[in-house]
Amino acid sequence: MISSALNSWFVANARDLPWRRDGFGAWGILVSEFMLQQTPVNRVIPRLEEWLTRWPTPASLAAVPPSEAVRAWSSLGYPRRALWLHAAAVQITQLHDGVVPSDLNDLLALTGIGDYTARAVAAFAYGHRHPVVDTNTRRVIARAIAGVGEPSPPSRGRDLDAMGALLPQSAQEAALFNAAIMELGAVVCTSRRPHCAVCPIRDDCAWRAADYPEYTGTRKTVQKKFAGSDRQVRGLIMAELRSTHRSVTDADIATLWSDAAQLRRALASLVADGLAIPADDGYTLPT
DNA sequence: AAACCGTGGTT
DNA sequence: TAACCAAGGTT
Repeated sequence: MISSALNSWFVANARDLPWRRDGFGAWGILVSEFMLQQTPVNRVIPRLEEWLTRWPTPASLAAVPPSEAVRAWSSLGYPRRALWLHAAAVQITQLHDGVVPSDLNDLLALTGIGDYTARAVAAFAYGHRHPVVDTNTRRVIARAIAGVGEPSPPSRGRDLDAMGALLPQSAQEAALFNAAIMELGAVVCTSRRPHCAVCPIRDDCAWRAADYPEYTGTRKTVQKKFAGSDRQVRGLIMAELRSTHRSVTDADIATLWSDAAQLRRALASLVADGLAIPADDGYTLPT
């Protein structure tokens, strides 16, 4: 029973993270989950605390223009998430009386919330019994249960079934286990150099039992190079937009990157995303 | 459903 | 140093 072993280990070894504090609240947990989508814990914590001090409720965020959310997002990356979080706050305010919903389908209907985030909020904020599957969970299951070094590409049904099969019956133990297996993947059963010597389930690990076979399945698609990419150029334009409260002119933008065609392409995609708004004299953040 | 979307620390 | 990787979501 890896769930009881992992839960005991987690109770004794969990990192002291803000969203694990007593009474952190559903809104704080929702904000943290948005920020943690592909951004490391250590970079999230300071932005999260600023954010919640300034906007302690969904309604307080919904009351300001999206530009303020994008600015406060700072350099967390993927600024569309700031826009989506603001949109979710508006939806929560208008559709749910300002209360973060606890129902999976209600959560999934919010902008920027997918399977992982909906389940994380329902489980961690409300204690509901749902399998929660993130990249850490998938890696631990691949190793400890399936005996392979890496998870195969994500498959919603398979992943939820695999986690569901391990989930304790009681909602409280289940919520703890969802967090515990993620934590194990984050700090012990890491992607590159797993710390098997200190793993609380090493004696139950199928990968270790098979003497750590090399992964032979489908590799996940490699991330495209960032340097010189459209993503880099978008990032430069966004930093410029965030840096001022007046509009950014074409001349300003031209100084950011030498390839004019790529600059145009990046700017057009930001406009399409609603992150840059054409104005008389240039571009602004969405107000 | 594969590709796209930021940023910065680690190896 | 270049590649890898990070509590995903959307199209």
